Amino acid sequence: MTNTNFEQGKYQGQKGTLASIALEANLPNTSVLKPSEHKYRKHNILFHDGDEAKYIYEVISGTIKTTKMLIDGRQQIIGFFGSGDVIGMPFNASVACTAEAVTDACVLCYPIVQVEKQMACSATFSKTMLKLVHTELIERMDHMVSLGRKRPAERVASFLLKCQSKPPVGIPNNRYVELPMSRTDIADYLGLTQETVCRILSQFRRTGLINATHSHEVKIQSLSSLEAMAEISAVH
Amino acid sequence: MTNTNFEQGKYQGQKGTLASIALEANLPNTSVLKPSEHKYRKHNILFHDGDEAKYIYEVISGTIKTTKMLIDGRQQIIGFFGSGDVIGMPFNASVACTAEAVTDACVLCYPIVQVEKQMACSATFSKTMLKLVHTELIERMDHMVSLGRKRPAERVASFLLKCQSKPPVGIPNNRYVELPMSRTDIADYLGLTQETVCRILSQFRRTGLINATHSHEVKIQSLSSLEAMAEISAVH
DNA sequence: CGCATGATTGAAGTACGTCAACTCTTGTGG
DNA sequence: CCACAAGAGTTGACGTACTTCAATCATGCG
Repeated sequence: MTNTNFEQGKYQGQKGTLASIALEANLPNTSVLKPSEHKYRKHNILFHDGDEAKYIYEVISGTIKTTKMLIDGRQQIIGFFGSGDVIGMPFNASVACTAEAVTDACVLCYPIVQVEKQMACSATFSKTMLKLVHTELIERMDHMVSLGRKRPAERVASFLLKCQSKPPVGIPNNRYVELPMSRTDIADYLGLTQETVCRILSQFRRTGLINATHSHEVKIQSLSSLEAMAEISAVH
Repeated sequence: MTNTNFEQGKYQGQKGTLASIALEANLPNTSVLKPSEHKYRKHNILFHDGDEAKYIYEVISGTIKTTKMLIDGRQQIIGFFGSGDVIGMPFNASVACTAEAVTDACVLCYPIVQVEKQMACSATFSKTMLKLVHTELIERMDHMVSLGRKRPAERVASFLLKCQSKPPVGIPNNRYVELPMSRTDIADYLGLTQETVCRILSQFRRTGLINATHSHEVKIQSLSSLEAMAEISAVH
């Protein structure tokens, strides 16, 4: 685990980082939030299920996955986290899942004690943290609908749309969807097997819903068909 | 929707309610948290997916379920909430699921603006709210493992154990598990059909894992076998 | 007491998983 | 630069675990 010192201002100035939000709170001791920058290689572990919670992680680049595993090795991927996403929570003795780098990644690590101090003295910052967990919770709700009630093709379609809705910075609503993770990872996220994921992607290709560029990127050809396939939740 | 006025002190004195936690924060304006008591009959709706968020709900008695529905009617139950549980979040324009009474229920309704005010002036209270969402998130993670990676019998076993871990007040680690919801509700929670849930419960009965008292209560005969069946998550 | 709703059990079909073969990448070292 | 190996992706054949459809049995409320 490489630990390079955080360069003051390099990321703190970036809109949206926890440190920048703390700054906006305009408190005398906002300087309390001093994250360090860590780089992880593909397959490196950030923390294990059950570990003592020490840091809040903010992803700068690359993709991180959080997972839970059964005693016989079956794995469920809880979430994928990309640039701007935050992993981990204060006020908990231990973490409830494992976090692993899907690609080479760079993250900011905020010592949890600092985050807790910041929350104690800034209501704005507390609100930010609450919104972060809540956003995550809402995402997991949709994920649960996929896992529990959608057919495999609907799950894959929903997944592609979810990946598309988080486009690379600067290219909103891009039709090119990046899939940095392996087919097995997609399967472990969707509660399927890699073979099923493969077959469904091939079927989407054959029926013209998507176009294959290479195995880690697809182009959406018919957004409306894909949305219909995804069986979006009904709102009363 | 019946709205009886909240009797000062009737629930605020109870350990663990949001109002009592606010009181413990010892702030001049804790009186800002004035919940009203509502009673819902079985099948009554507390709020719909997409509704404007107006209240935080704290369950006093009965059971509430939160659900998400697909356009063709398939339903996923996100969670069951009993006495002491809190539903809903501040700082969000709208709610992300539907809440419905599974049994006749009594809940305290805290106007969201009051909760937000309370958070703004009490770091302790903010911390409580954050912990509440985070606890919910962790529960959903386990739920996702069930939905995505467990076989039906393992899901039902996990569900029985989860229900047992929240025993009626005063009887900790009770072997009698209350199941206030219908078989269909259990199925919608576990991503199965009601028939499958039925068959598995019958099978558990035949193999002596549980004993049927009546359809809404079971007695756990072999806790260890049930735990083995549930395939508890592996912690590194 | 009777009807409506929920729970249970049975029979049959199929969608997805399992097993297996093969192909396409990617990266490393000669 | 090419050869090779190891891993990831793809496709096929087959079996089965769960769903679907259907009938019967309990339960509870008017």
